[in-house]
Amino acid sequence: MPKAQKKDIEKKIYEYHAEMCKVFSHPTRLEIINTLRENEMNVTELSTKIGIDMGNLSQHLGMMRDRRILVTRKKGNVVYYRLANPKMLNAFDILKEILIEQIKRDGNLIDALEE
Amino acid sequence: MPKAQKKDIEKKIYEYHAEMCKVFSHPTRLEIINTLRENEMNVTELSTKIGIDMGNLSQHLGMMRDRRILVTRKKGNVVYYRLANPKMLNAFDILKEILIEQIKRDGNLIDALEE
DNA sequence: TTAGTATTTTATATATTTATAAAATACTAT
DNA sequence: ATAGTATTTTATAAATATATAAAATACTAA
Repeated sequence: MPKAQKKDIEKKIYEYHAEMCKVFSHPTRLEIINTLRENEMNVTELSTKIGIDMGNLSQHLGMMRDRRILVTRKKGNVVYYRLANPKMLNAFDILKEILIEQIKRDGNLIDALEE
Repeated sequence: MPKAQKKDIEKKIYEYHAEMCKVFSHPTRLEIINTLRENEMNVTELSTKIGIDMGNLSQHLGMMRDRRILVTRKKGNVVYYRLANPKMLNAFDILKEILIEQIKRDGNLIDALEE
């Protein structure tokens, strides 16, 4: 394969990778992932548990489903969401660990982000 | 600790967690992380390697440093960047694996994202 | 000091993401 | 069919992120 083309593909992979990682870049979506850690849950339950209105929640769920991070099951008019791939929790947990270490080591992290 | 206060702290953690994960949500920043996988590199080298102008690169590097994802070492007027915590590569790699699996299993992922 | 190189910062216009509110769809039960 | 519940979609305004270009800073070497 020509070198230039290989580079294009690499760039495309970085784009899709980033697109997937956007799922992790919003607190509500992280809370959704963490809430679905072991059990599936329907939209109304999620809405109550997380404390967010259903319209907004449904937008977040929709973008997570588009990226194949969540999958659904429908029973009657109730839609149940669950994690598509539990491996994701490993990434979630590693990043959270790093964060907790940073906070412990360096309380100023919070200040650095809040300026 | 009162229940309400505990919930506030949890919410705060989700916010910082998301704030950190924003580092992963841009293709250039993923390329920076992957480029610094084993060696540190200075800004001019990174700029050439990734193919991005230095002003923009420096903005990305700055936000990554704010979040303690990268650390720097200065020698003369050259600034070398490296990963603050190699553990991050584990999260990076897990997420990339999930992405590659998805692409293999379901070529339509790309279509779903490109609409 | 002056000139030159490396990096960062700032200003700004554009693009993207988000929350909110309202409307639409999908299904169930009567 | 009608009413009721669950979920999704749409429109829109506000907030945030981004690329670009220009200016500022930091350091080196003559």
